[in-house]
Amino acid sequence: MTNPERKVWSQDYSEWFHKVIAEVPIYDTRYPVKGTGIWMPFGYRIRREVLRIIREELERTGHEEVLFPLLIPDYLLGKESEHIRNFEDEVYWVTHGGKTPLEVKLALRPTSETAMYPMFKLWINAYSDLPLRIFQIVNVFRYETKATRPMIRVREVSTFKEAHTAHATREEAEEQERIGVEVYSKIFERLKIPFLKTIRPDWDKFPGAERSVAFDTVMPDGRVLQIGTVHFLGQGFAKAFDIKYMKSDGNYEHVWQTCYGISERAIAALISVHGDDHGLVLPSEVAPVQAVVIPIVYKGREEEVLKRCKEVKDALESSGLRAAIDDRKDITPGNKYYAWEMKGTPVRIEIGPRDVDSNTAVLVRRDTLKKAPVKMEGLVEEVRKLLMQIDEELAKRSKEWMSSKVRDAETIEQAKDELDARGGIVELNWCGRINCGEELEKTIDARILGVPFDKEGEIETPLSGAKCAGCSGTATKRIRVARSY
RNA sequence: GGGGCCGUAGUCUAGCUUGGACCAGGAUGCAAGCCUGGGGCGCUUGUGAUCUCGGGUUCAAAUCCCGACGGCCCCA
Repeated sequence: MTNPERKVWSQDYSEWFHKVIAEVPIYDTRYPVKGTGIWMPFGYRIRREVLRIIREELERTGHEEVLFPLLIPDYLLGKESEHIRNFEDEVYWVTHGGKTPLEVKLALRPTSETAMYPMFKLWINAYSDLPLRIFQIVNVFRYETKATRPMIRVREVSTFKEAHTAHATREEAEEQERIGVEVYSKIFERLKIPFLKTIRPDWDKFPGAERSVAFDTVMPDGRVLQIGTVHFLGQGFAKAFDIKYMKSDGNYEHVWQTCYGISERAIAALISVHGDDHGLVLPSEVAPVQAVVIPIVYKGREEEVLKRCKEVKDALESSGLRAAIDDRKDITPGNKYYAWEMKGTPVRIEIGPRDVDSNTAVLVRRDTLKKAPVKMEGLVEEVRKLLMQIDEELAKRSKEWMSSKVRDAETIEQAKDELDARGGIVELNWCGRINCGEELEKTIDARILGVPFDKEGEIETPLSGAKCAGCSGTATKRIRVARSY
């Protein structure tokens, strides 16, 4: 069998996603609190590998992991006015200790700026305390009023990686912003998730930030999912929380800050971007099982086949690969194929009496389902080679998929037609006026994602002589428009 | 913020409009056995639902009404 279809995957993505997370199983949505879910063992292992990558890339670039409390007193949460204005309608409050009303209400963190920055004030005194780079991986709570969706819009974000940095100068903080963007790029590249970096428009920035750079990917149904953000905070929070350091001349200055976050949405994207109608397809780095051995057992030859399978599994493991053997007796091989394909296992190794006789095994790759016989000698090397090929193919395939979903448009009618037909992201010229932007969003029935952040170090793309697709005025920016989650 | 749809075994679903012959039918799953075994085989038997919860109408409620909780959609 070859060429697994992507029919359900693309035509009924929502159903596909629910089915996959339930059947693998990855995430159980049946817990009776709206917008929450349970990470099941196999899903948890995927999550753990993803977090390993995130930790590696952050630690490699000088970020240290910490852990802050879940509870934030109301007077801290309200300190930065713009920040609180945007969050106050979706905060969960702890108002009682037992039956006693609390004098100070406590919020379940919707994000941790207001928990961390009072401590930054205590930790940062002098130039020598900077830069400060920390991160934590925690759960955060947001009382979402829109319909929730497993992993994509939840009330308890169970996997929220937030990094926070403080610097002596604007330049250093801006440099950190670039580093944050690079770190995230590296993380998504390792996950083989294609993305576009976009500077969000002013009205869609992180509350309290000067600038927000977002990572967006395109889901199978053509809708855009934001999978990560990097924020340049300027001195807004530093002033609100009075975070100052003493300069060499003895004067004090407020620090310059950045923060950036990734949530389990990245895992939702990982699952969605690579999958097909047989279920998950995982890059080798995050696959809980990288190669599974399936014995093809015939009566009278069970033992020699199983023995060979065991040898292969041991050889794979001792070379550092995550391997498993499926020696369940009560189900047929075909059944096992489907089960391990659903789990996204990159390589399957079939070994039956024929293979024992000829000293071979059959390798099957998950992405294409193509089978190939290999000799026992050098089998481990062949598996490794195949894993690399699969990873390359996944990166290539997902990138091509994404590029096919990003197109140019001259007019808003054209933009609307493109989004109606294929979804994805449309780029067009814009004058930069907010009124025009609102009108444009309404007409196209889509969101302005913002301006590209794709060219090295370039913050906005200036235009000359071009016309705004919305009002025909002079265009000043190239913007991306999409229907998003 | 406004409007709408939905909730039946682990999962998907029939039944609801027109209340009664439904102590709720099917598929899938799960368990046992036989048969098989290089792509979900087949057969037999078994298992599993106080019809989301609470209240109301009625001689009678899965079915009608109200509320809560949960799931989903559309508009702003």
